[in-house]
Amino acid sequence: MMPDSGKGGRAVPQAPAFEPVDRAFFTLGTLELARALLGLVLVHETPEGVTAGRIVEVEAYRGPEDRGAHSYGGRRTRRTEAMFGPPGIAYIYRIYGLYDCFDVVSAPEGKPEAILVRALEPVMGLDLMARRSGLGVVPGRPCRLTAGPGRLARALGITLAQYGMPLWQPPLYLTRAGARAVPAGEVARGPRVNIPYAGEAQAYPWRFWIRGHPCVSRG
DNA sequence: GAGTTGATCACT
DNA sequence: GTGATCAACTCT
Repeated sequence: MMPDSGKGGRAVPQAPAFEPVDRAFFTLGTLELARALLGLVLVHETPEGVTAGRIVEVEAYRGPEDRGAHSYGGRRTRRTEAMFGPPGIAYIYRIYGLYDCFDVVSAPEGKPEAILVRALEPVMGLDLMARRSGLGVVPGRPCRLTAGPGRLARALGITLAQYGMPLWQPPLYLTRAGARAVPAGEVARGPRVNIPYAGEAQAYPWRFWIRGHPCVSRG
């Protein structure tokens, strides 16, 4: 599982458009990592072009004890397999038969925790985002492209094809380039969205967002 | 408030 | 194998 990513014999490693975060970044622990993701930029490089957005809203899902998590009760299936993998890979799932949602796996291998990225502020490739979203032009409110987990995946061209990919190297990765540090006072925290079946877990304050940011999907 | 379809689960 | 139920959402 440990790609020896150094100079090795990898074919034509095209230089990334931005410098990715270090792999060690993903070992912070789920809640710490969730906060730390705010303000970072998610980049996807594809043959069609580069799209990127600043993370403004996330939710943490924490393994066997969390009734809101797909991995509740330790459920390990083909769909949830990536959640059990090493921190820093992508967990992607299809929801309602329509939309793909993107998560960052956030706990040591074997511990199924992940962070759902719920909203971005578009920073690069807005035309391409609009095209992917079926819009002719970039809307007056660009947040419309990336406010909501299904929307941002669509805008960045993230699908199940990226399932399990490492997020510390191209084509899909996080970077601090162009990221703005988010002061602690701007980080808001509250219950997660749309998990009515989760019992008590519904109330856990594991949603983090940048207070007042226009691209946050709610509130 | 309806749509849409893969995953999952309880059954043969 | 089959069929029923459900879902970390989006748009009207």
